[in-house]
Amino acid sequence: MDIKNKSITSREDDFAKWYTDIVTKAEMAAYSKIKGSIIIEPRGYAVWENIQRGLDKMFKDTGHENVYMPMLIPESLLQKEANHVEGFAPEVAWVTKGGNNDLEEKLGLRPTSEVLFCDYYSSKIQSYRDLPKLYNQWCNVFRWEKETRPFLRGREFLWQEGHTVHETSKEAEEETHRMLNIYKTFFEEYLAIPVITGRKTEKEKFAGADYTLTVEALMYNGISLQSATSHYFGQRFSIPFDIKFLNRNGEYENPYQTSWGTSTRMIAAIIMVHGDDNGLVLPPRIAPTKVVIVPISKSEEVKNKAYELLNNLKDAGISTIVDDSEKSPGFRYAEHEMNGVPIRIELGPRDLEKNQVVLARRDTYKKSIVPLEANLVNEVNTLLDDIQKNMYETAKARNAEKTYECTQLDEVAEIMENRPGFVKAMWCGEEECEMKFKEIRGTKSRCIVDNEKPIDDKCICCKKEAKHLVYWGIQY
RNA sequence: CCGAGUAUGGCUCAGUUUGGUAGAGUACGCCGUUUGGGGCGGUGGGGUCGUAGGUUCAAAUCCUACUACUCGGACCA
Repeated sequence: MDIKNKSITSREDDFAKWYTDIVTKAEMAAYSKIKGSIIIEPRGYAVWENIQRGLDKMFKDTGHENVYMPMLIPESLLQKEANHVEGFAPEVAWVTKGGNNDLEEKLGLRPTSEVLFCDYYSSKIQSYRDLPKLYNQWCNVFRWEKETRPFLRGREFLWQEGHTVHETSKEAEEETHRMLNIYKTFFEEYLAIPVITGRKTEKEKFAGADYTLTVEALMYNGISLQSATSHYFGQRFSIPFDIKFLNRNGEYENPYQTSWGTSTRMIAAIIMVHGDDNGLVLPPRIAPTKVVIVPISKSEEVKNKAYELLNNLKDAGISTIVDDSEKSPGFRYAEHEMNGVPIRIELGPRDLEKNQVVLARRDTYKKSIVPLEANLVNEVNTLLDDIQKNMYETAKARNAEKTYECTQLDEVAEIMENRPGFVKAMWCGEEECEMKFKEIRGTKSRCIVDNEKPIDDKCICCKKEAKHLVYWGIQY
């Protein structure tokens, strides 16, 4: 199908430009006067709301409650956990004045809220009966990033952060894994984005964590994106923050904690995994508008039919709009394709004559004809499910193509140069060997995966005994 | 943060070399016509030339600083 494209750069020619073109042309976000703080426009925000709705339900179903913490953190509080400060200090923005007066203690804009939660928990938790605490908050955070791109890396962005406190390490570790799996499920079932999950290396883990579990996704261009993380803290925060409880043996003990989060970066992932040269492609399950009806004619008959179909679909809970604007049909097709609407229903005089409508799907551009006497709601629902599934399968097949098993370090250089993706390789666990990868176009360990079968018994780098199977890639 | 580039109407860009009264296409408004993949004709409105300084009789054009974006590199819990 020959589709004219006046507006956006091809993703093959210039992926970075293509990405920002979609963000702005599909009106997901606009630039603001503040570097790194974007204006999330209605379409982008509606996607975020659907993401929130989906995830929030999964959190609530597993016993979590939402809370809200302050945006400002006193400097002294931020400094309580050494590794944590070291990790975040370089990118904290500070409030130093109230009106015209200097503040006695400067206040950091939260880059993440561990210390706020910990401070709160220290005053709230006294007995094992107070545990577990399973809290989450939806909020914005600030990190003074040097390089920013809409949704992908901002100085201000929206996210959720879960912070839980448990009686035992076992319980806390189970929580860490439970939340990782919730993210995995959400990415695969709602966003149609296949992911790999595993553990970060010591070097890459969250500042202050015992260990970090991660959800990694591969973008269309083979660059990987850290899309969600789940951290096990052990007692690393509860000790310095003096959170303690009287345990079942009548002794004071520091509890075990976790934190987990994901952000508006998911929207970047949706764009970079599913988008094409005609714009955004939204997975049906999170698309704010699932169906657009385009009447091809201003005749009353066609128009009435369009609105009749609209009502049928809306009554069935399918978010639908009619676009009866003056634009030519081709213009309207292109516009809704840019915006990523999963299904377009074309309806013209010719269809009315034949007593049918045309369903065009966004993911493959294939059109199908549905007789008017058929159950349109069923047809649409079936098609939405199929699109959702197909988008996932397409992304999964591409990932498979871009995932390479390597046993020699020099193969990695060729791959990252010519056809970047995930390299699966064995690693001895030494940082020295981990660093060798960095010399190859900044390739980094993305995650350690324990549940796949080893591909070699020697480290790809030093040839000593291999301990871990690791996915390596170039990261955003 | 380092190197290179870009910034002119909503968007894409010409004009900058060689200083001399702001241009086009597209989009937008209105009228008409049309409608099965970004239609056609007419007409109208819209720009402190990224921001702030400087040089000059005169600056979109030359100089300086800053900001934003793009590419490459460094960094990225």
